[in-house]
Amino acid sequence: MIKAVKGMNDLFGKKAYRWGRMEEDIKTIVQTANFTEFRTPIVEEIALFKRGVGETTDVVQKEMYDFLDKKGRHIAMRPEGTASVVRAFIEHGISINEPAPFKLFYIGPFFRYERPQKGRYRQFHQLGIEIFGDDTPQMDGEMIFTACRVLEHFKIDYEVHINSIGCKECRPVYREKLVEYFSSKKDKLCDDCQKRIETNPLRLLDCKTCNPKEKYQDIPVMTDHLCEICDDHFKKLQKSLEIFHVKGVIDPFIVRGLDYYTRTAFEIVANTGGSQNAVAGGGRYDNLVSDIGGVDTPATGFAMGLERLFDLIPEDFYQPPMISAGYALCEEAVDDLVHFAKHMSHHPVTFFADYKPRKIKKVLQKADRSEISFVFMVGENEVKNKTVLMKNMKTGEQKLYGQHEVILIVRDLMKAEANFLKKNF
RNA sequence: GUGGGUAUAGUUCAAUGGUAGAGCACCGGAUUGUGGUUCCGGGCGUUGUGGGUUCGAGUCCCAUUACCCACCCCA
Repeated sequence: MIKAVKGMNDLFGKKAYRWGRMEEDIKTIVQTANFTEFRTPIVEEIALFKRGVGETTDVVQKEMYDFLDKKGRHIAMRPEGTASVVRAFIEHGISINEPAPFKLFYIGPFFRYERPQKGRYRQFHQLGIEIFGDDTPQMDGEMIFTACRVLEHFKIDYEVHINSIGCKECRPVYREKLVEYFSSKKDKLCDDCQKRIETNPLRLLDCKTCNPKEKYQDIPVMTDHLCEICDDHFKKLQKSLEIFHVKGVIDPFIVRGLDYYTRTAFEIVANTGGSQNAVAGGGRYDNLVSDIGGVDTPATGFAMGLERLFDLIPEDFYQPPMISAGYALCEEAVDDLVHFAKHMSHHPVTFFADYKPRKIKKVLQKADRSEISFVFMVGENEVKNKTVLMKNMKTGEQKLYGQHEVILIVRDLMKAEANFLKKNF
């Protein structure tokens, strides 16, 4: 039997309904903050991710879903969104054509070739926002605040960790300090970290094997080594977060796994029940646009894992939709039901017809199990009198309408729906 | 890439090495047009796949694949 590809999931039924509602709510929230939707292709030249995400990162080195196309082009399924968006931003001259700041969001599937586990799949989904052309710390604050707004909407318990990882000027100085510090302790580090001293010493900080945070109290931290400009930026960011009422803790051990970050770096963790508890993460990337060949443009943004977010939303956060259905109680009623279905189709109510004639008992049993709210039935009597019988499955109330009184029916249904559907806005 | 666990009906699970079963779901019925309850009827599934041990394997051994959980890393 053919099954879904490893780490890729089907979505249907109630879960698909809740997922769709979740995406709608997310879009509404970010759109009210003037982020506009941005769609890029699922695949890109692999070179984009190598340059954008960083040649030495795990994402590029071992988690890329890549292949050669029929012309031998080396293509990769996007492992994250920022690189693609930056590519499009440059390609379409958006920095020249659009007034800054340019605020956008994307929502869609991403791919990483990893071993699946709870909260991590080979095809996963992210919400991302990016802001181009603004270097203010307050915009970083709004960016983080926007992530919080989404989580607040879904009543999620979370914690914001923020850090500054400096800029081109001060980070190399700090990096040297770190290398110096850990070189004396080299024999106490794990194999990976011994290599990291050479390749990416910052990553030593969040290694869970060596756990330097716990072992050594005197590790030099970036926040003590920021240059004047970065320090000022970081202080103003904290001030703005206070004003936004974002309860963040400063965590100098936040190091992002992607190479492009400068200054602001943050992560939001939540209690997922599993170990994959980082629900969102991001920061500032002032050098990425120019690194990929665009004009020097400051930028900031985050990505949020939708599978992880989804798992945090209570199952009853969304009420199921109100559905109405029509049934024929005898062969002679089928044509009348077809007419009725045709009339109902002109109105914005969820209605479907089941044309197979059934005994009334079966109809109600079926409707009950399908969680249908209103049942419309046409039988011998209804055909004779040109009527249709409506039954409210919740209250048991019944009402007889003329088959052409669809306007009246729809009005009653919509009235019921207003009480029935708990809107979250 | 590295560990650990699991694999039997659509689904959830049983079956001291000796003929593969149950609940739920699904379909039909219990005399006439009213649901959630009850009762009755309806199941041959290559026991994930391939080998091996044995008179005999769902059960023991080996391999393989898939899923789940964790590590690494990330959202």
